[in-house]
Amino acid sequence: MAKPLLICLLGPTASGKTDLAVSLAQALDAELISVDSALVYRGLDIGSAKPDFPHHLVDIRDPQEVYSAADFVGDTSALVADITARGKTPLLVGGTMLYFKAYLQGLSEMPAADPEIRAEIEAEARKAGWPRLHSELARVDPLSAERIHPNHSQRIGRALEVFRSSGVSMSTWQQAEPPHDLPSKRYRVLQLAICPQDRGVLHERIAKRFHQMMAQGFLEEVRCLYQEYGEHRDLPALRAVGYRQLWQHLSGEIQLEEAVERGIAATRQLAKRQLTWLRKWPDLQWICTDDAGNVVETTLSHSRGADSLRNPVDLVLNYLT
RNA sequence: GCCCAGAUAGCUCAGUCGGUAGAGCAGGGGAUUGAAAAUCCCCGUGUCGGCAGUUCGAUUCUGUCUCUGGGCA
Repeated sequence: MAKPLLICLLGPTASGKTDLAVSLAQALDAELISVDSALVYRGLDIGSAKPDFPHHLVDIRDPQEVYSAADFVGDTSALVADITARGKTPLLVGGTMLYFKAYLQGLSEMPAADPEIRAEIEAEARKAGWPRLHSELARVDPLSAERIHPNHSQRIGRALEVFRSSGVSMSTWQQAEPPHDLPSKRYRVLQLAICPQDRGVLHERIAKRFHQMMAQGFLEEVRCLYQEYGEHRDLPALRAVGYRQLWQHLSGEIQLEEAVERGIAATRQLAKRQLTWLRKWPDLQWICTDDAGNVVETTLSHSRGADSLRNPVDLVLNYLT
């Protein structure tokens, strides 16, 4: 029996992923799984461009709760098995590339985050500085230390955390085989990327969408979060692009106009980082679009002439049938 | 109209006691294994407003013009 189809749709923020995914889901009777670290949070709606169409893994956490790549891999594995068992096609769509990578390429078994050890390491870093902790890491886990820059707080902290909580270095954990089968073993995986060909077009879409969000009440949404969680500045959900800048405005640090400008810039920077992942992504089929959202270039092979397949939806459906 | 202060990177500005200049932000590239919309690394030639003068040499000094603030009429 042929392996069931599993579609992944990746792309930078504001690239038109969601529209394409919803159309494909309707045409293929597929179920959508969101691959997005911000959409998991309840209360982050306008600023996260939360879709109206149902997606799995949306609104599954409160803003002060953490959600990790490992949580995502577990949740998604179970969902994909369930969806295919019901005879439907899973379609993973989103812009959190680490989640995609963790799911598609596997995550090594190793201890989960430990808030106490993490706090302890952060306290040490405040006193001695991260380079000092980096040299400590070099003693217990030279391989990881070599890969991690001495200023890279998060990754040094995580590597030390893994060693302190298990007594085994992170690089040792990573050398073991991933504990579960990779999706490519059970499914026929199609990986699609969509993005405007011209960076300037993406930048325009980002600015336009941010202003639309403001018109839809983004500031009010952040004000609600601010009123409810104003005390904790370390709210996981508050790291999200746009939310952080509007929060700074509400706490009196910056003018609204500046918050909007910074929010748009932060979104552009996010898109740039997402594209850095995609440029070296293996087995990726590209759908490049113009400013009207039409396909201008693609690596997807199709039977009819490219002229008749300007619409990304038609292009993908043509490829699949 | 007169007086004063400015005019330097896409933006905000620093600086050059005369030897053609550098920060922050923006932008570009890269990294990425339980925080990832996070976090971290690398990348700075631009008629130094125009023209003329002094000088071996002017973005820097002088004159003049233009523009932008502010003040006085």
